[in-house]
Formats: sequence, C-alpha cells, structure tokens
Amino acid sequence: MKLSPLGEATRRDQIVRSLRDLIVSGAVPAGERLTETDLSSQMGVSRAPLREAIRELVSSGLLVSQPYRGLFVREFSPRDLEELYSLRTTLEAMAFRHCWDLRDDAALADLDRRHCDLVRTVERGDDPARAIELELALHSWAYELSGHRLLNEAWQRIHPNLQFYFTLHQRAHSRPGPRRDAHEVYVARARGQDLRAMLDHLEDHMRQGLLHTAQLLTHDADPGIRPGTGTTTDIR
Amino acid sequence: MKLSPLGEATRRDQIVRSLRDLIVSGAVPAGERLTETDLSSQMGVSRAPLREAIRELVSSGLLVSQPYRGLFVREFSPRDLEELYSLRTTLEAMAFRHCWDLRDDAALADLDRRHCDLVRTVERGDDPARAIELELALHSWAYELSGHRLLNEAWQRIHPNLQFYFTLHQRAHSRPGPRRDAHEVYVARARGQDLRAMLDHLEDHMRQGLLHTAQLLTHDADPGIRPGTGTTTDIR
DNA sequence: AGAGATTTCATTGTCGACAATCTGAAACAC
DNA sequence: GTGTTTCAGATTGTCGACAATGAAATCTCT
Repeated sequence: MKLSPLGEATRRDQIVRSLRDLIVSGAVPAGERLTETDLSSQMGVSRAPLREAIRELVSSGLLVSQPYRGLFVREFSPRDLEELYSLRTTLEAMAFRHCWDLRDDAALADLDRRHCDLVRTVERGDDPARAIELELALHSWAYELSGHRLLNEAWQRIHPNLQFYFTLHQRAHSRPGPRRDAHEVYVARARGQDLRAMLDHLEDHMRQGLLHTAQLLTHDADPGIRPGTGTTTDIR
Repeated sequence: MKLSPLGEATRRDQIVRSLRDLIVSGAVPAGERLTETDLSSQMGVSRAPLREAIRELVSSGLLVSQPYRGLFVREFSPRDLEELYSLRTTLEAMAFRHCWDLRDDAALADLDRRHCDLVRTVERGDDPARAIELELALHSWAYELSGHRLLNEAWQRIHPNLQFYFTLHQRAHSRPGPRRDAHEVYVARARGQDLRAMLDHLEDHMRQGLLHTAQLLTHDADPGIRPGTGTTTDIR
C-alpha cells in the first residue's frame, strides 16, 4: 500500500506549492518582477510565510532575489539550459547505475504505468502541461528506484526548472508535448539488460533534447553551447 | 585582479553565515535542538530574518525542521555519509571532465597555491578546522575552473555538509587533518594529461575516504554501506 | 496505582506596523 | 543643454506581539 504524504499544514508549504505551480505553469512571464505586497494580498496571507516560501524557491533556482531591489522570475539563457541538461545527464546516469540491479517486476510495472500515463496524455492532446509533468515523472522512476535520497533530492531541485523551461519553450513555439517514440526507446533500454546501452542512449537522448530546444532559442549571441564535453562515460 | 564579492548587507545573509559556521565548526552537537527564541536573542536579531536564514540552511541540509515540533542540527547516518560520498564522486568527476581542457598555467598555479596552503596548515598542526576548510577548497578548484555554474552550485550545497561531517569525525576521534600524500597524488593526477587516470584515482580516493571514515562510525546496525556500486566510470 | 482525559506551558507559525534602502524624477548649478 | 543633487514614492528588510500547535505535567476515575 502506498499512501501519499499528507498535505503540509503550514502556510509556508502551501505557498511554496502555489507559487511553484504559478511559475512552472508559465502563468507569470520569465523575468517578471514580483512584489511581495501584491503576492501576499492576492494569496491572502501575510508577508512572513510568503518570504520564507520565497527563500525556498530562490534556493531551488525558480526565483532570483536582489536585496532591496526586487524579486524576479528566473530566466533561462542558452548557457543555463546547457548546464541544466549536462547536470541532468550526469545525475540520471548515476541514478541508473544505482537502480540497475534493483529493477524487479514491481518496479518495471511502475515504469510501464508511468509510460502509459504519459502516452495517453500525449495522445489526447489537450493539457500539454500535464504531459510535461508526466514526462518528467517518467524520468523520476530511476531516481526513486535507486533509493539514493540525496540524489533524489538533487533531482527534485532541478526538476521544477526543467518543467518551467519546457513550459516556456512549448508556449513560445506552440509545439506538442514530447515525442512518443523517443520514450519508447528510453523505456525499452531501461527494461533491457545492457547498462552501457542505457547510458549511451541517455546521453544521446539528452543531447538531442538540448539541441532540439536550443536551436529554437532566439538568443543567439551567447557562445555558451558547445555540444561536446561528454557528461557520463565518454572519456576516450 | 580578483575582487571578492562584497559582504551582503542584509541580516539574513549574515545570520546564514554565522549559523553555518556555528554548525559546521561543531560548536553545536549534531542532533541538538535549536530554539528560535534563544538563537534570535543570542544573536541580537529578530526572528523574521532568522527564520529566513533557517530556511536556507534547511534546504542545504544542515538543519532539519519539523513543523511545530522543532529545529534540529543535522545528524549523519552511515547511509547519509555514503550518499554524500557517492554524489560527490559523481559531481567531481563531472567537474574534471569539464575543466580538463581549460587548465592553463594560471589555473595550475592556482591549484598549487591551494595545495601549499593546505600543506602548510596541516604541517603547522594547530587549527585543524582551517585544514578541513582548505582541503575542501582544494577540491573546489576543479568546480570553479569548470565554469559550470550549476555544477558549482551543487557542490557549494554539499560542501558544508562535508565540512560539518569532517569536523564531527575529527572531534570524535581527535585525529589529525587530512593526510598529506593523498593530496600529492591527487594534485599530480590533476596536473597530468590522463583524464582517465584522474577519474580512477578520484574514485579510489573517495572510496578510501568513505571507508576510512565509515569504519570508525559507532552506529553499526545500519546496513546502508555497500562499498560497491561504482559511481563514475565503472560499468564494465 | 495506572490508564486516559485535561490543563498548562514552551515553542513555532503568523500577522500588522515600522525602518532601511532603492528608483526615478524634479530641481538646481554650471 | 548637461550633469549633479535632492527629494518623494514605492518596495524590501526587520521588528515586536499574537495565534496555533505539540508535549509534558496534572488531574480524574476505576
């Protein structure tokens, strides 16, 4: 039996969730300045718990705070995006190395379930935000299965950033959610017996994702993107 | 010319630094409960900035907060330690892959400088806390050189945890600081041309560190430590 | 005396008000 | 006209007091 953690009672946590959803869903434009007074009055709470929630979101990278200057929704430069992808690749490779021998029938069934959810939502076509969520949830499988709490925490920290960026990207180019066949291969590799193949596919998958999103970026002056620099296993 | 970032003016940041030093230096026993009222009165500040500072330390793992229950200094289980080491190994390997081709004369001089500082402090014998600090600063070299901001952030987040644990460990067993020759090899590898050798050494170095510290742990019931599960390159 | 209900008290979570700081524009000197 | 200074307005940072919660101590009933 699996029971979800009961909702945190404290307002701070509610605010964190609420604000995170607000940002990640793209309801506020990236770079937008947020004023605490407005937020607190709109949410019907005092500034004290709001400010604590803000601290949490700042340290997870969704907000940027400049003392006495203001609070801003995070913006993504091409360089930020590349860093996000490279770190993610490294972490996910680590997750697979750790969870590889722990894959039992229950775990694989779990993987299938997540995959089915994703496919269903993608095929339905509406609710692309949900598709993004499920896409990332699919990737969460390896982290959770690994049993590595610290690794999972690290993933949970960059997870909203990816979700946020995907939403931005999708809105900007009104594209459909993630492609189906890419995940077919991913899942197949994850079910297979060849860890090396999984890691290689992972790196390709990530590199493709990076290129796919990066080539559509309008900022073209930043020389941050160098597609090389293997992040998991390539050192030869 | 290198100018250090000018000190944050806000009290919150001062409190963060002050509290972090307090914890990391071992002045407060691990597992100890901290009461906000005491802290705020002792530090001569109100609870508002204190609580915001606490949020920051909680999200970096140095404090544990249970809503309405209390605030506690983080404790390390053998499992926590293993997770810290494995994640650190992965991140540091990534740092070296990223900085490898960026090592120029200035960077190597920087590395030497850090190494000399460490050796001097270790040989002087007093101030073991400073030795720990410099030990970790030596490792920071690769992260900073890599130019990978997100990676550096991740390192900065686990950095205090390591410092904290080393302090605890050193106090408990009144041992001298880090061994000298271990870092001779580390620096030599970092200066060399063989990235593979560096990564292999890194893994050995970390595994030894883990075993060295873990075998002295008194908690022996936790089966968390399984020395296997290579974290960087071993998948053969 | 012992188990359960109740009260008490310390501590955390939240609020509204005040002080410190930044931004921008208007006033001023050259 | 240009550059500097001053001053208002708005916003963030900080404070002290109050409400909500948890845990220990006290009380009650068998």
